Amino acid sequence: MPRIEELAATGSAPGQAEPDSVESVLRLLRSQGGRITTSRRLLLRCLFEGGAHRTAEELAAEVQSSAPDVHLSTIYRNLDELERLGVVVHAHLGHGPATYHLATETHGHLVCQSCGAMLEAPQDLFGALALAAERDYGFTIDPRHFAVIGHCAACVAPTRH
Amino acid sequence: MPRIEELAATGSAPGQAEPDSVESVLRLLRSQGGRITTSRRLLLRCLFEGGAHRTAEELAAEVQSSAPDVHLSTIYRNLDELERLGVVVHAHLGHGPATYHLATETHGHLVCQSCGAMLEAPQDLFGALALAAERDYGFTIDPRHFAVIGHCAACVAPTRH
DNA sequence: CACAGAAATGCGAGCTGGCTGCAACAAGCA
DNA sequence: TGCTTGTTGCAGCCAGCTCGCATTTCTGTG
Repeated sequence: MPRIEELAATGSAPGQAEPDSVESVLRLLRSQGGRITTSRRLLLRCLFEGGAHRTAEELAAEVQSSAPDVHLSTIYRNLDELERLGVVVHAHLGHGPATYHLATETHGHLVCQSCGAMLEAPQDLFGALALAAERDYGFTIDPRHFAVIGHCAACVAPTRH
Repeated sequence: MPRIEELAATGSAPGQAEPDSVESVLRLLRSQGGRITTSRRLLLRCLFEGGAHRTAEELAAEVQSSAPDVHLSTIYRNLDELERLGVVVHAHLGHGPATYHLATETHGHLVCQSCGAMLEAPQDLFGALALAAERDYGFTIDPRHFAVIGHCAACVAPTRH
């Protein structure tokens, strides 16, 4: 699979420890006893290159365009592993499949339940809620995991749902 | 099924239009072309009597303790119908099944992703977020549909996920 | 009270999203 | 080069939910 070399060639400067590039994540993975494989490199490549909010199935399709033999279950297992390492997080933006993105993308999501539109919201939109939850309940929120459902400007509250 | 009569006997004063009792919801249902059936009455009974946050499966089990033949798919269909009427809403409190409760219960949910503890939060905890989302995005939030994930006081942020 | 038309139900099959056990394979060290 | 052990492909499984269809039940009408 010559494509791997091609992909690896664009890895950024060596020596970094933060998981901010494909190669640095691979190093992190290896430092934990993991191994560097084709499917992992390709998956990370997709995650670093493409946008956020892609489902496991979409990521699998992308990976498979380079390496058709990579199985969906491998994608799931690798996403799990990357999540354990803190490199990737998944979010639920609605009733469908989960979406995955790099943990460095820290925005939350507003999803319109009428038209399905999705807005990315900077994490500080949730600042007041975070403070109130902490103050009233000692609860530290992670506003990224589940989308906040509602109605976008265009569909403003036609029903209660 | 004599039990129906028994259940019907506790229906509250006649003539009300708001769906605030089993019988008033049944009237609403019938005014929309729906029909009053045993399973619907029992299901509503469970919803009005028991606490919130019950799954379709749990509600089915309760209904089946009175009427063993009521099928799970009937529960789902009736919950859908009640949701269309605005009587019931469902919420996702985690990765498991959805939970159903009366639309009159307006609290949101804080779920700890370490220990799974669930806190009910009054809707006004989300007041600031609601204002900010409206102001910045013209987005009207419904904070009840998806739980806000995080870490409760006891589990305070031992890991990132 | 019986009847007809329509709505609801029971049942089983099917679907989506995701996970698992296992044998074969391959990464990386010696 | 060979060994150890992590990883993969595959197939099958599981939960949660939905659907099609024949049968039953509700309810207004005659």
